[in-house]
Amino acid sequence: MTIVTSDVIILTLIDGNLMVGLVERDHEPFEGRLALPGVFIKETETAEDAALRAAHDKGGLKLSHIEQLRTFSGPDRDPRGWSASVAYMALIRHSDHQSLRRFAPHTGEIFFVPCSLPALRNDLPFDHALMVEEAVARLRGKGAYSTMPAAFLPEAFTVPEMREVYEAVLGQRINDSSFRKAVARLEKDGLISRSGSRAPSGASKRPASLWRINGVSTFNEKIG
Amino acid sequence: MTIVTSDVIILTLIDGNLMVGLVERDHEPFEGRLALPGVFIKETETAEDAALRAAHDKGGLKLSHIEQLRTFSGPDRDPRGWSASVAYMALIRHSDHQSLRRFAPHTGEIFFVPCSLPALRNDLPFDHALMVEEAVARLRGKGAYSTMPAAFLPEAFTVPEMREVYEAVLGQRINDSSFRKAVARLEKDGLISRSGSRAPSGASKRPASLWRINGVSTFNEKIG
DNA sequence: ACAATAGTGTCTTTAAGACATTATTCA
DNA sequence: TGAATAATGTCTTAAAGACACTATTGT
Repeated sequence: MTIVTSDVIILTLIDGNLMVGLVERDHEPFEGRLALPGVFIKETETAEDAALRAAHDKGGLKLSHIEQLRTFSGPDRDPRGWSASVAYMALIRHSDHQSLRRFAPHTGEIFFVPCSLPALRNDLPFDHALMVEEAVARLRGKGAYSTMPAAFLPEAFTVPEMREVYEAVLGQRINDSSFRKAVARLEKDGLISRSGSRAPSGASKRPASLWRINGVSTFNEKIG
Repeated sequence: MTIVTSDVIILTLIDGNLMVGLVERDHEPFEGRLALPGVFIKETETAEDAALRAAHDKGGLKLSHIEQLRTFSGPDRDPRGWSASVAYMALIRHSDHQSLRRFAPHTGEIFFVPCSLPALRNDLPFDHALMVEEAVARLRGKGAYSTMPAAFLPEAFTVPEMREVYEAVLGQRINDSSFRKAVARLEKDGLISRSGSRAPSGASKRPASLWRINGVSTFNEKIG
């Protein structure tokens, strides 16, 4: 028996913590356990189609952009026999979570748990813990050299907000001055632009300028 | 019918030209045509095992390191029906080609053709042309930031030889002075080391110092 | 005025690129 | 000695990091 599935690692940032979306499995093996959303690939679709379907049907999320992570395969990863899973990763804004869910209110619920939770390592079925680990590693790897982490930001955002996201993704403090210089370079290159308006002074004091991203891109210089 | 295979993109550098290894297909579809070495994945092995087996059984090459590129899947890529191919890439020294082949002299022959050959685009079956394109893109992408291209170099090599390899991989001239500074940094970080001896003055004049790589690695600074 | 965060300017260090200069061999 | 390539040194520019300083709001 050959089993070919797509699993999707949906990452989001909640209060500076990197979270991964899990759903309750509705059939054996591991029925009732939390796992990455996944489906069997149909003979009429691509692995990517299947990953989008998994996110929609199991997690209730309508994803727009996903990226293939890698394929995990072998005779031992599924108790039913040889299997292959094409793993995809997606980044979503947590604020969009609610509105995205409205597209598919009939589906199961998706739970976001911290990627760093030690229990994940033991509690996730199959090799899902490894998948999460590799997805986070790729995000961190691309973090310093692309606007990829900006996928976590709302449409309009401030420089301090953007820096917080990068700090959370990279897991380290970023020099504020260097970061602003990088932002200035991004603006010069047309990768981001000022949004004109200003943010309501949230918790405290001076309001910050608003910015927006002009498409996800990779660049040469390190950001932060 | 579900078809799950592994294909391997074997790249090498011959006289400054990036080449890809092709073999003659021994069964339908596309029997007798040149294509990437590939096999059906057995129920006892992983996709990576299968890729190594493809390189050995079809191409006569005993590869040590391969890297997963990505999985290509869908109902339309194989005339027999839905299929998935887990694609792997490998870099070999052309000088090793002969000795590697001695391990499996009974197998079919592997032919190396230039990656840039326009005919590849039309002549390769399935989506193999796309696979080659993506493999070359990844090599170029990693080229400036890792010792990956050094896989094309012999055990001991000179700085000018190393620079030529990087120039061929990146497809552009590299500033000699900057490159040597990068080499000095690599030495300081223990990623490469002087080999003591000196190269026989090949075609002409002053001999160069020999160097060796201490494992493939990724680094922060741009090389070249 | 003061607190608090947003944002700018300056200095040092490091690396890339351009280019002149020196070093070592062969013919 | 001259030709040819290997290797080093110097100068400029740009970016990262550290840190002092100014700007703009609410209270």
